[in-house]
Amino acid sequence: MQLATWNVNSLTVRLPQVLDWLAANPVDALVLQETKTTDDKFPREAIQATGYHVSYFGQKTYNGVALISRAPAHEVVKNIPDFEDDMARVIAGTVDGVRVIGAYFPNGQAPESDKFAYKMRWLHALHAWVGHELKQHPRLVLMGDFNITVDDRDVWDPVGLKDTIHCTVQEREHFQNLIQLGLHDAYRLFDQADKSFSWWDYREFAFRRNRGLRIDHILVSDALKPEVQGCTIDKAPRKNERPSDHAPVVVTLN
DNA sequence: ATGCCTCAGCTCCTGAGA
Repeated sequence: MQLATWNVNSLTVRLPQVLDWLAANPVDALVLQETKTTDDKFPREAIQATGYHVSYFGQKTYNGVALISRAPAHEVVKNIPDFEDDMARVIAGTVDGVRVIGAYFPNGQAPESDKFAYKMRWLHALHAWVGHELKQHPRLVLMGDFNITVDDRDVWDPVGLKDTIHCTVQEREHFQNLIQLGLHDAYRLFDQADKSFSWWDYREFAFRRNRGLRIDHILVSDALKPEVQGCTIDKAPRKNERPSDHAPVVVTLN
């Protein structure tokens, strides 16, 4: 079984690339972030025409998430229950007996900002909810654009970017709180090349110079950990003429 | 230099992303 996550930075722009990627990488489930489209404009038929099922939850201009799956998704949940939020950031569903949670974590903009305070509240609510989900669904994957670097290995310039957004102690503590629930960073279960990133700024030829961050993650539960065969970042779509700034991350389970 | 790209939108500038 293969599961993947990809922040597409507008599904309207990236739909052809998503369809191409799925044809070349026929994963069992793919979660998307930053679809940036309302549900009435979501390209449901184009995705279903490929044989995939899809659930989606979007809004105008910002955010928006989707869950594309080979098998139908059951018990679909949109956003964190009991957490008031006017942004579309979470979609969850059970696919082939695996609870798949796709999430677009808040950016946070800058420490001390209102958006950072919102990010902290959101992370707190996510933690409580994922803990509850894990009790009901031991076979669980939490994946998406976390907008958090786990440690300095995930940062192209850890000295220059120390304590800036995505690299703060508070964000990393929230990430570790998720790990403490019984989750594992699938990417780090394997030897990986130094300076492996999942996002590169559009500016300053950042991709070409490999000046990036690893902020897109796949966390697998204790029950799934023994089944993980590999986890990779697919940089190929980032080389497209008109790419998303993020690359897909893929986990393989047996 | 609160910029450099990219995207959306009450679109020819602005806000947001990360």
